[in-house]
Amino acid sequence: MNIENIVATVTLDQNLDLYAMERSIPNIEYDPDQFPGLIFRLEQPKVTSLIFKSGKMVVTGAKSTDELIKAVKRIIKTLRRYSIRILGKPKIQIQNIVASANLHVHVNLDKAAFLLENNMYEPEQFPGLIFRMDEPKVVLLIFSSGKMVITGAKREDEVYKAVRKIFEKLNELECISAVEEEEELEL
Amino acid sequence: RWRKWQIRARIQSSIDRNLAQAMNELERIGNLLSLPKSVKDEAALIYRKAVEKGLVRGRSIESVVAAAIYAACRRMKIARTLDEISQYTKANRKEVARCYRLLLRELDVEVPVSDSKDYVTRIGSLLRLSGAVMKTAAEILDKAKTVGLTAGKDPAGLAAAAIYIAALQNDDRRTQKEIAQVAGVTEVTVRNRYKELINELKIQIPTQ
DNA sequence: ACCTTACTTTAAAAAGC
DNA sequence: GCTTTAAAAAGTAAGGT
Repeated sequence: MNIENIVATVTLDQNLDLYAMERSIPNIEYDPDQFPGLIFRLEQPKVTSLIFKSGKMVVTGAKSTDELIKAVKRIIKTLRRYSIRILGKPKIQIQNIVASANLHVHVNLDKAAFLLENNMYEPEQFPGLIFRMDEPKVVLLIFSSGKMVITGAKREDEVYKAVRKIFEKLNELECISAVEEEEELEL
Repeated sequence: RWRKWQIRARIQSSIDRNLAQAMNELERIGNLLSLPKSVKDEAALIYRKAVEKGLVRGRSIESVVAAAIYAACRRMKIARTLDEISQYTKANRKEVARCYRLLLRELDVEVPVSDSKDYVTRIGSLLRLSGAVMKTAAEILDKAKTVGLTAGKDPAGLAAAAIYIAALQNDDRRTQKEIAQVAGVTEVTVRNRYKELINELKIQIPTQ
């Protein structure tokens, strides 16, 4: 299982002058006609932040909570370096976690589409089966290869729980078959 | 009371007006697609349910009608792609697909998983293929499904490749290009599915 | 025929139209 | 509802060589 992306909101209790920031900080995108947020890209950790005049921000691209916290600290440090006044400490809230997983089995999607509740399987539109799980409340994109995408979780344990649960469910419904796998190279 | 009756009457008349307009659209698109009356009736039934549940609010009547037609085609096993249907509307495929998903989620309309064999019938009639070719193609697709080769793949592309092979085997050679065109997929897709089918199913292709 | 790039689907927040 | 951002899965598409 691998976390691929974390979306979080950061609250700074103060207003920001986005026009002033655009003038003083290099490599920033700001086009209020197109989108009200200012786009700031941090290279290390590689995340992208949308900064709003209310002092709220959205940070995307982090692959772990540690990375997310480090990124937020560096973003604020960068803003201060360009003499943007930042008071108080930021409040970080994880809004969505996107993860991928591999069950290492072959999944019979036709059978799963017939037996699972709350699913959608439309191969002319998308190759994966879309399953909306109630508890934890996440959405899984399940592929015949046994690989999947889990999204909508707010905590990491929800992802683990969802993967365990879908495996058991597919197993009970006999939608799974073993697949001889040439072992993959780890990086 | 009088007030309540008045409100209900107003809602009813707005539903009636919406339905009248939708039925015109349904008739127009249905005829352009040469759909049998049974499919148009089924689509009308689905659309009526959608209006009664208020699903058309904030959406164009046309795109919901198109989505209802697509759902009806699927239920009646009449193969039509979303592209074929949406080409006669101002809405694009993405918008019609969005409405279709909404119908699936909000109405209790059962739509079976699309079957590539339905596309064999469609492609076969457009290319005037013999029953023997279509029968062979259907057999290839059954085998492919058993082996698990079809999951996640576009049924139109699978059907196109199966027909290409079946035509060759029945001595009625058709080009990948003409098959791809009527199937609504690219030649590359037909070729990819074709290779996979002959390799995995160990199909022998008549020489040349 | 290959390769690269890009689009389809899912979730979630921000502020404004 | 739309706009913007990131990321994965697998299939399909389009353009270039």
